Amino acid sequence: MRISELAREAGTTPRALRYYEEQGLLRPARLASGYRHYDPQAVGTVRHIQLLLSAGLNTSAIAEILPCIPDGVTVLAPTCPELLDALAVERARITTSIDRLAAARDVLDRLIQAGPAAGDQS
Amino acid sequence: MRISELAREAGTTPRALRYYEEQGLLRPARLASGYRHYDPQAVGTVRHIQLLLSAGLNTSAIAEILPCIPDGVTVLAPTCPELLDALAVERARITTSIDRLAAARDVLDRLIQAGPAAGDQS
DNA sequence: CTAAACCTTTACGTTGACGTGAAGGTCAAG
DNA sequence: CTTGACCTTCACGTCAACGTAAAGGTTTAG
Repeated sequence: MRISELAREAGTTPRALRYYEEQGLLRPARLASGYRHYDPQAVGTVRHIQLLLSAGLNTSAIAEILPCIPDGVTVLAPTCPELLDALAVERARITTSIDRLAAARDVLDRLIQAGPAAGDQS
Repeated sequence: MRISELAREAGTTPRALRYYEEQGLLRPARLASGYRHYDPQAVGTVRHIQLLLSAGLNTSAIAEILPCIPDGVTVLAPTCPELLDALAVERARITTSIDRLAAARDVLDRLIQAGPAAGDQS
């Protein structure tokens, strides 16, 4: 598939896909015309990239992880133990982040709770 | 208290506190010398600011919320219903964000699971 | 054949929450 | 009275993941 089609399928833009390639996250084949050619597995890969990006991982961290998900679905064992350490660090960061988000949501909930009660006639 | 002390208490920097003021989040008094003077309640306020910032709210959104937490602890009912709508929107954003983080953490967990099992002798 | 709709590379622009000097006042201790 | 540790206001720098525009090649439908 071509770049625009992959972008549609994965819910992103051609520019983002070129950026991912520049960062070493994707390695599309090239047609004689110079056009990039992606196989269908790339859809899952791109979705993983977006998910991990939205979780706060940067492209270099994702670049280390992606080889362990070669077809966008299967999960292989990480090669080096250093990667495992890095994974643990990122996992901890995510957990901390979730806790903070939950705490912030609690603050908003208290405000929302206090809100509609104003002038409550019941 | 002065700006450096507040920064220490709240775990941030003087620069950040000046930035918060610039964005209308803090309104410290001024001494004759021109020095900023913060009351102790500011510690709680700053902590709230940091929490909401880390949850992805921007300074203008926080500026609308802060008046409902005047002393850094008490929670008042929001004045206008538009603010309540905005709060609901932010709350939804946070929940979505939490879900994505949890999904990303699951991916990492699967990798970590697959990792130590390699060469497992048990 | 030609025009639309793709694609390519190159390269500068954007965003928000600060970091990091620079140049200069203020204040307590010795 | 001076030195060091504060403080002040500019004002430019940073960072990552793209957005956006420019200048040009490719492909395909009519």
